[in-house]
Amino acid sequence: MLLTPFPEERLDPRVKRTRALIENTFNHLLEEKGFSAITVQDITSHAEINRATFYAHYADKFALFESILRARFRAEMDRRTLRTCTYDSHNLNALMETVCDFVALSASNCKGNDAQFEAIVEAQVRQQVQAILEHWAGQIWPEDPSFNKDRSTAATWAIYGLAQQWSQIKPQQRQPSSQFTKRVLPMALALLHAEPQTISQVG
Amino acid sequence: MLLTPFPEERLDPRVKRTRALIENTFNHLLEEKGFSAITVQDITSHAEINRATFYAHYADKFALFESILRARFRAEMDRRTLRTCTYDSHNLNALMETVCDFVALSASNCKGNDAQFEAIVEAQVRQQVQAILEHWAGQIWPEDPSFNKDRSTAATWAIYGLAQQWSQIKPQQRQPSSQFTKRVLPMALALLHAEPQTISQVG
DNA sequence: ATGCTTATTAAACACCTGTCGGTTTAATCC
DNA sequence: GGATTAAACCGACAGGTGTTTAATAAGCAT
Repeated sequence: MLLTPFPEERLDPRVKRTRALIENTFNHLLEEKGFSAITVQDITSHAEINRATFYAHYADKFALFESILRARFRAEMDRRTLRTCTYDSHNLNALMETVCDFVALSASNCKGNDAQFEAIVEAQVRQQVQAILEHWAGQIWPEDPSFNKDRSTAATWAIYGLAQQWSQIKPQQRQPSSQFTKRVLPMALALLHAEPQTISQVG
Repeated sequence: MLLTPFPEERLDPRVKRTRALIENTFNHLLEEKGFSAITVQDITSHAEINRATFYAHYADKFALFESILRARFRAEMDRRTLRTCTYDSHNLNALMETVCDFVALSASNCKGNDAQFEAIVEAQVRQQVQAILEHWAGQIWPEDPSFNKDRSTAATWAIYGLAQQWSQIKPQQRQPSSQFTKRVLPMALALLHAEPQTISQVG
């Protein structure tokens, strides 16, 4: 299984309550003041939770945000693909659109263009995309796994970079993500299907 | 001029001294304990500088590190290319090798795989590479500047991603950067020379 | 219901951050 | 060389961090 959305462990209801409280408060504060302005103090006082309790669940506010992003992105991919773990051109298209929309949505929640914030979003999304593309590359090229890593890495970074660039254009001025994806998807495709020598050398 | 290596402003010798003291101490501490373990306290006490003086020169330790990285990378590119601002296949090769070696060297200074550290290196290097590739794309495709942005963005991210992936292989197990670059450079080339429609569609 | 376990709380801890007002010291300009 | 400008120092500040200890309370068995 590629993605394990819900471990669905039976958790102590206190733990469930506390985590939900923390995450909801965090999401609320994120829209209100942006990531860098949020302190653990903020979260715990608004959630009416002891500060030590926060640290019993998350190492710091970064770990909290990462966990939230991971869950959000997985849910979004599951919503947009039939079977995320099966490669076909429709799913690759869906992947890229998902990344575009996800990054754009995140950026809109980000007051003051916070570099920390963007780095965390990037790292999490890239990690998810890389896992999916490595899986897909294994289906396309069942042999020569070493170059599969290069293919999926190049495709992952190119896709994320393009999505991020697109997301930074003002919403009124940019074309919809579906159209943008259609325009640049050939690049990702070329990378995912690339062979070391067969790409034409251009001087 | 693409890169402005040395503004060579005439600086107050005190400023020069203080900045050199801070940067040298930082570099020393970086090798010793890694980025995340360094505090501004550390830097100023080892440099025998008042803490307030630090903040007169850099907003925080992140800004300091960014400034050091920027200077280092530019110096390295200038060392490895004849004219950085002119595109040819040799310079593209040199660019990729530079990124590989630069990231690998940085990573070796990174105790305990610090995510913050890596994010800063990535952001700085990507920014430099993007500027160079946009410039080069403008030379290759003097018309249709809008797709030039897509080309250079995709190439930048793919190059950085590949370099970063390579740099994380143990030095004994990976091939030298020159060989790795030779192997994956076609991918970067394809992106930089891509046209929206002409890349073959694969199902 | 009664114990056992585990989450949450409360209060304190040492430490770091970024900033400020006032002083001292070094560079620069005539 | 003496006046002027600006960098560097000093001490203090209000805040936040992450950790610890002991006490309390909630969940979960038998």
